[in-house]
Formats: sequence, C-alpha cells, structure tokens
Amino acid sequence: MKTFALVDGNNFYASCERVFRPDLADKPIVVLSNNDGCVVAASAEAKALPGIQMFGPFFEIAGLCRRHGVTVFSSNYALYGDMSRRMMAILAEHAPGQEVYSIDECFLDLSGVAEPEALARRMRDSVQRRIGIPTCVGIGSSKTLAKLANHVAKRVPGWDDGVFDWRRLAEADRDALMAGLPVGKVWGVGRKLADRLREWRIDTALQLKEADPRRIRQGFGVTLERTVAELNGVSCLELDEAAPERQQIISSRSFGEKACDFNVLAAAVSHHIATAGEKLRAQRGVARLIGVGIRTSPFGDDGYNGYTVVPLPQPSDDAMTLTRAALAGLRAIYRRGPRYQKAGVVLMEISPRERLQADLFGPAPDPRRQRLMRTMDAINQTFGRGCVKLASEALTPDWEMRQDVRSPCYTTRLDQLLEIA
DNA sequence: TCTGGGGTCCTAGGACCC
DNA sequence: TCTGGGGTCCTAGGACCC
Repeated sequence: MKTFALVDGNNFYASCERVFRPDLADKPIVVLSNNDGCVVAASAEAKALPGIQMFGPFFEIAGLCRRHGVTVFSSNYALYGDMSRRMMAILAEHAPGQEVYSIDECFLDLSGVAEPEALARRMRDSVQRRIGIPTCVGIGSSKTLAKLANHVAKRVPGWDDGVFDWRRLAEADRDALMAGLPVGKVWGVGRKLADRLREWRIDTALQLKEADPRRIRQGFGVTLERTVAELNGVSCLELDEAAPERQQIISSRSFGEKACDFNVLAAAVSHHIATAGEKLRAQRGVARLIGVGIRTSPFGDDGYNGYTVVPLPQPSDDAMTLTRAALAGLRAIYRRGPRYQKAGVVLMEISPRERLQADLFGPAPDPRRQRLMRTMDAINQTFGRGCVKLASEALTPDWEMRQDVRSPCYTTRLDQLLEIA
C-alpha cells in the first residue's frame, strides 16, 4: 500500500511576509498578484473579514482594507521563491521521495513509514521552527486522497489541527466525513465540472467516490475516471520527482500602464521570449512554433486581441533566433491605436534537443551560439535575471509592472537584509 | 483617474484529404 | 429524390490549478 503526503504552507505568501514582520502576527494581511491586480493570498485574519475574496480584483476591496487596517503587499516572488526552496529542502530531509508541485506545496512518498502521522507532525514542527512558516499535512493512499486530507487538516472543524490521515478513521467514519465535502473540493474538479456532476446527482466527494467508473468515463473522460479510482485508494498518479518537461512554455504579463507604442510592446515581448527561452533551455528542449499575443483589457469595449504563430525553419533554443521570430510575429499583429494591456509569448511543439541533432539533415547548430547561450544562462543564474540580455529587451523600460507596496528581498539581497533595531 | 494574474494541458470542432 | 465516412492536423477556447 502506498502512502502519500501533501504538505503546503498556510496562506504561503502572507506567511512569508509575516516572517520578517513579526509585528503583523495575528494581524490581517493580503498579498496581491502581479501588477497589484488581484488578491492571491490572505492571512486567516484577513480571510475572516467579509468581502475579501481570493482572486477577486483588489480595487474593489481597497477601501475595506483601509478601514480594517489590513496590511497590503505587492507580490515579492524573489522572497517567496527563496522561502519555498528552504521549505522544500527541509521537507525533503524527512522523506525518500518528493515532488514539488507548486511554490507552496509538495507531495512526499511516505510508503513504508510506520507512523506517517507522527512523522508529519515532526515535519511541521521542523519547518515552523527553522523558517517560521506554518504548514498543513494531508495523508492518504493516493495523491488525490492526500490532497483532500490536506483540505480536512486545514479547514474541516474538529479535524483541523494541521495533520490528517484518512487511515485514522474506520471506513464508515471516512465515508461520513467525505459525505460532508462538496465535490468541488476534490483535486481536478473545478467549478464547471462540479456543476455538471451535480446534474448527475453527484454533490459530494463520497458520491463521486461511489460513482460507477464506466459511466464517469463515458460522461467525463478518463481523467475523472482516474480521480474516482484515486478516491477509492487506488493510486493512479505517480510521484513525479523530476520537474516534468513542458509541452508548452508561456510567459506573459500585464503592463503597469497601458501601452500603445510598438517599441514598448517589442521590449516586453523580447523580455518574455528571453524568460521562456531560459526555461526551454533549462529543460534541454527546442521549440518549433512561437506564439505571440497582445491584447487590450478584456473589460473595455474597444477590445483588440492579436495573436499569431510563427514557425521556425528548424526547432531552436537560441535566444536570438527566438527573439527575431517573436518580433516578426509582433509586427504582424500590431495595430496602431489600441491601448494594450498585456503581451505574451508561447513556445510550442517542444522536443528534446538531443533528438533534433540526430534527426535533421540541415546544417548543424552553430556551437559558438550554443556556448554563448550557456554562458548567458550561467551568468544570469549567478548574478540575477536580466544581468545579460539582448538589446531589444532594453529598448524601453516603460512596460514594467506596478508593485506599489512590495516588501524588501530579505533573503536574496544583501542590501535588503532585515535590520534588527 | 483608473484599476481585473499567470501557467499548463485538454478537447471540441473546423478544414482538409482520401 | 435521397443518401453520404473516417482519419489527421490544427487551433481557439475551455478547464483546471495555484
């Protein structure tokens, strides 16, 4: 029997900010998305205020925050990323297998551990003591059950003491608990799927668990059929220890201020293709298609949505090749006039680089260019993103995002260390 | 004054061909 | 007058996640 644990940081971004602001313990905090657009994290105290909704637009609740003395932070990904690495490293010490699933959560393989719940409590204490981040742990015999257990450990009254293992309960009690969980809480079931399931009279996690797998497969596909099996304790999803190779890589961002000028869009697109190219080379891939998109705000009425796909003559991971193609795409879709709100790129048809060289009869990639890319990536890794970049990225800085209230990079910048008075 | 995130994968449906 | 398939490729939009 397999045993999985799902560990995640409670209100992770808010907790990261609090580590360096002990004065904010027990105080309401919210953290905003890129560009200060939406609320993406909130401390328990903030969540308790009526009207503070995750992923809701911030401007709608800005007044409420002022009235209730909520401390508001812009996203500080340098800080959260670094805290995440520390948390993941501590957790990895306790388990033979770890899959980092997102910035604030990971699956652990606890198969063969005699007392997983006791281990989970030790892990929680360790993370809390060493980096000051509170966590919750869910345990089950499949990843889906571990996820659901995590929800129980965090939110279900009576069971929300931070660690929950389904096997703590007899089967009848497990079912009773699952009967109280809406089907939308199950991993992989979002709002739309939950609506459709309700038409089938499947409202709770228990009803999904007990649904006929064949009918689910017919009505909803193999993915949900697998979820049903996982809810029944049959593990179908393995622990992916290596970061999966992406089939597509997206980089896009909204502008701090709307942009009309071609050069501003060109700088943004150059930046995004540079970021995407770095990710592409990190997974040792090459891309054949490059998508470029620009759009105005979807909430205005003079909407323009430009998108095109540029094929490369042969798949590439070279920053200059990618940038040239992306800018050609941008020229094709750019219209003078609209006030653009967002630009982005997509790398598609990604294949492993090694295969490319064996397959193609065309000219071999220039080894000097490859060395240049490796050097560029290495420098940027050591000295920070953007230390070395192509000139097209630097045409204009006008598209930078808005971050009005970002905290210092306490853990990654010497000049921004926390000072203790 | 104005403000609304970012990323990945899947799939339905159209175009095209035999 | 009425009937008339199936596979592949592509893409936009949908759905999900955090």
